[in-house]
Amino acid sequence: MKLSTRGRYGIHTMYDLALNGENGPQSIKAIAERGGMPEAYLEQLISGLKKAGLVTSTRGAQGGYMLARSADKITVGDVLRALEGGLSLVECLDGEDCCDKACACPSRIVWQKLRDGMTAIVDGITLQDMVEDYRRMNAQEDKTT
Amino acid sequence: MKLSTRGRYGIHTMYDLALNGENGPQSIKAIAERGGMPEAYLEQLISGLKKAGLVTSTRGAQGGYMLARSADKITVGDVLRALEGGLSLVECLDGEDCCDKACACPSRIVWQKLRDGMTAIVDGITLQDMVEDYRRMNAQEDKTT
DNA sequence: TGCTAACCCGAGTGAAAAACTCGGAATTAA
DNA sequence: TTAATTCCGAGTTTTTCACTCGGGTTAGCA
Repeated sequence: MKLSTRGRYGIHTMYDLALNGENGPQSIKAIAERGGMPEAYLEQLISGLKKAGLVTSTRGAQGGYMLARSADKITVGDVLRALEGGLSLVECLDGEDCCDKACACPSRIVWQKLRDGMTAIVDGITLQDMVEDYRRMNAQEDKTT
Repeated sequence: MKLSTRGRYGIHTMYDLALNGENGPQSIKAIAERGGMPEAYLEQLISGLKKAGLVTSTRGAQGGYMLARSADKITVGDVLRALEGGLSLVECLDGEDCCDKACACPSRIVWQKLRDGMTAIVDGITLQDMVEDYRRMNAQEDKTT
């Protein structure tokens, strides 16, 4: 039950865009370098973010990516859903075909509660929140040291 | 970000024991058959549940497994932790070694919130709850049909 | 105009993890 | 004593993940 790199890289990328987006479109190369992520792979992931309508791109030289809307209008949930393919921990909640095996329906209730809880959490955190949380954390540290 | 079969089979198995445990120890064969799970594989998983102290076993003919304590004292979280190896969605929350890459710390806060939320949910559901929820569901259906 | 920096896209690959099997030893009720 | 059952470690197969590669398109800029 671990998050794949898709989710992690994705969040990191979006966070990067939230920070650096003011300075014009950011190239894959720049994002990958800052985040220590493999360039060619990141390209794939960003393509997913674009399909989901979370980022926009401008092609050609000096091109790159920017957030499709302001950072306080994009939630962590948006990003994870785009890259991880849904937040439910079991298949049988995605489609409507209930399974015949071990996932028979007493467990189903459990998975539903989990999914709903997780959804509420990640949809309650925007990129903007992340930026502010982090700033606050650093401010805290500056005081104590 | 899907649950592995370990978690699913595990929950199903424990639920089975909560239901059928009154009739003496349940053999792997019986549990596997009822749940449509591969017998040899289930053996492995139950061994994990035993190590975690969630079930007890009696060997020899007529042997099998029973819950180690009453169903209202075992949570879904206990089972998932035993079989999935922790509930955190990223490595860097398990050990103390913060990563150097894409999981740099702005994201960390997000994963912590998620883990804590998930933990609260699964620790709030006991096997007893599952049994009762399911009974209630069936009762509901009987009325409407 | 042409060069180069970038996005775009689909297919391919290697390693690792997940899911499951197998064989044999130890235990115990009947 | 036999058959049912747990116990245990090692092996195998399948699937997914993480990532690469090559070639195409677009557009700024000299």
